[in-house]
Amino acid sequence: MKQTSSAHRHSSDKLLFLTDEQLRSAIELLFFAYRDFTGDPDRILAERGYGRAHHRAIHFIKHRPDITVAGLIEMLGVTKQSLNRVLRQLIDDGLVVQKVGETDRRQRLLSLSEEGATLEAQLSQPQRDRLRQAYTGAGPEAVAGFREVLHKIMNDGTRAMVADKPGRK
Amino acid sequence: MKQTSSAHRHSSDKLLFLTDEQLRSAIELLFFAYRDFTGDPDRILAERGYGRAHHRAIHFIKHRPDITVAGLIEMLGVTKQSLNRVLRQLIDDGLVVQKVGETDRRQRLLSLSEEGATLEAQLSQPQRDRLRQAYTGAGPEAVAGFREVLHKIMNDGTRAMVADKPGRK
DNA sequence: GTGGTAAGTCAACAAGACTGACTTAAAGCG
DNA sequence: CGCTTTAAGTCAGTCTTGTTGACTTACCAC
Repeated sequence: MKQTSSAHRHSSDKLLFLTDEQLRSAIELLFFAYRDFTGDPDRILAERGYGRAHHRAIHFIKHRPDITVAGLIEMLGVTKQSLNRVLRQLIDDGLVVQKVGETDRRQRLLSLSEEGATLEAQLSQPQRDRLRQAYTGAGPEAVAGFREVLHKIMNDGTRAMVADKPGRK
Repeated sequence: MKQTSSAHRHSSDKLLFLTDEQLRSAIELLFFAYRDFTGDPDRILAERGYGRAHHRAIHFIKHRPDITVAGLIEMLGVTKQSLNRVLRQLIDDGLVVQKVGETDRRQRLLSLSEEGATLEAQLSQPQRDRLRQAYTGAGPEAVAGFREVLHKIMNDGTRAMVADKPGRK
């Protein structure tokens, strides 16, 4: 039922190597890698009483300064009420600052305070270290493949949200 | 253009592409890809009143039949109490069956009932479809890179948990 | 000036994680 | 044989993060 154990199938047969085994191990690969990847910042966040939701908000505000609340909601894929609780804390704690929109004064443009930027750096550092190590060990070709497959796993609508300069396809 | 000796690029070009930009976009790539990847099964689960935790349990029980409760707890990285609630439901609903261990009768060996296997197939199908499409579009070299980088992102201790036949490093 | 939009809030609820304490049954060991 | 440890299961309480639904305030646009 599930054999097709391609011992040394060569790289060019695109169909044969898509065994159930291969596909299933990819599911686990994503699960474990994602879990470990988020584990380090989770620990730092827990010390300050924050959770992963805070990290996500901080990340996107950092890298898309002056994003609107609606924009952030769309990026994160959560409801206004869900974001609000987290955002409220970050604003009250002085990590995120709001600015009234220039062209549309209903908007609240979000950015990090200096303190917020400090926390962002602390949170992303273990992730950047982890990626740098993985990238360096795997080499440029592998990295290109990694990025390309992740791109293709996403929904079409999501793809545009990644801040990414695709050097090639 | 593409020589297969990707493993021996050395430090010169390895440093250049590890910009903050590259590393940051990888963080987002993982976030968005993981979110979309789990989105399809999440919708199916919601219809039956289950959540992602049920899916994870079902996945590992499917692919590691006769796993013990302690084994499953270790794979998932959750506490006994957290797993118990989910497992209790699955057993009560007849999707998971328990069997007393042969060598150690304290153990409860877990496996899927026929109905459980049916649900597992329904849940993993959209994920397999998604992966098959991404893999086919990206090509074998990209897939190898994807897998290698994910492997290297994981903690050392985690790596052994992936049911994976690494064709190469 | 009316209708729609951006943001914010209140309330209630659920999933899924946690800690801590405790029981039961079986294994392992001296 | 007893004592201790281990595997599983449970009860109770807490926390984070998500959800719906209803509603307000301020502002934009026609």
